[in-house]
Amino acid sequence: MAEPSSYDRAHARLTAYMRANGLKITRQRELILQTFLEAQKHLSIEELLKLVRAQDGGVGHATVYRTMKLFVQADIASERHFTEGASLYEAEGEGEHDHHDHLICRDCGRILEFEDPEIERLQEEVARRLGFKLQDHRMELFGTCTTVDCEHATQ
Amino acid sequence: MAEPSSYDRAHARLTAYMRANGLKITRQRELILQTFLEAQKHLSIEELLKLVRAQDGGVGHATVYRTMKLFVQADIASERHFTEGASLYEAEGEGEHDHHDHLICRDCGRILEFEDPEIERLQEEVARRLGFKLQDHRMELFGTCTTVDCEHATQ
DNA sequence: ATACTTGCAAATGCTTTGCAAGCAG
DNA sequence: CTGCTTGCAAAGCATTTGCAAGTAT
Repeated sequence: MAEPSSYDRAHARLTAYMRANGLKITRQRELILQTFLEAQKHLSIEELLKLVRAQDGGVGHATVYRTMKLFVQADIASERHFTEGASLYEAEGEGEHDHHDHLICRDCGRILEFEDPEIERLQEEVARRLGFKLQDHRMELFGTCTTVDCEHATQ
Repeated sequence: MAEPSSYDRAHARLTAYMRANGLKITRQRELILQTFLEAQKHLSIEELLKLVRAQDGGVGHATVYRTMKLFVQADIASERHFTEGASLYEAEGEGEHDHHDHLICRDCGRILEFEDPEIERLQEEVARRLGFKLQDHRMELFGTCTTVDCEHATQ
């Protein structure tokens, strides 16, 4: 059996969400979905808009804003706020256990993802100790990466 | 020997910073410092402005914005972005080891601070494993607190 | 056909900045 | 006195929204 591509999966998720909520699949939404997934990195609305307009110059920025909010609702994307200013969007993975945190290079902007079950366990423990019922968390590590092309990469 | 109050300490820090940078101590800056420290909680510019204006109705909002940025530079306050929208400012503590993270109640808005050396150690380890030199981090836990007055508190 | 969507422009919310008048050192 | 500060208003950003025209179902 053929493996569904990440586009196929996301598209299926979108279709289901649309159907369930009486929404429509439009040319713009298809284009934005495809462009977003192809980029395979964290994108700001501005960057995404530029890529989308390379295919269809008539797309308005409000449409990209609205569509990305929709993708977040449909669990196709998630919104991140690593720095002040513009939000970044990243593609959502599969299962229940796709939670991850981020490591961000202050020199070159590279963003790495990681998971650490031991840290998560300790977070639960801290929350319990302080009388909280933990729902979720946000953790970002900032530093500098030592890759050869650091300083040169745009992201 | 008498214990210096947190106001005294902060004021000394401010004076030193001012002198070192050729800046001036004004009536507004004194008032904002005192008001900020007395509140003893995370404050938005808007909340702080309201408190300040209760003492001196003529203070402009730009002054509060500018002054809080100054306090951050002088290491008297730090700026946090727990949610989208307005930033919150919190008073900075003493020594080198006053780093802490936050636990935020989604029901009542309460903000608790905590430190966990073990988590910090694991963060260092993750960074090293991924080839990063860690500078700092941000970690916020979100959940619900089980205090009796939760849901009723404004913060 | 119906009602959701789009693109535009205008509005929003938070924050910053230009400027003339005021004040600290 | 010098030049840092203030308050006001206007500008700046990222994002949202109202609306008339367009389009998916």
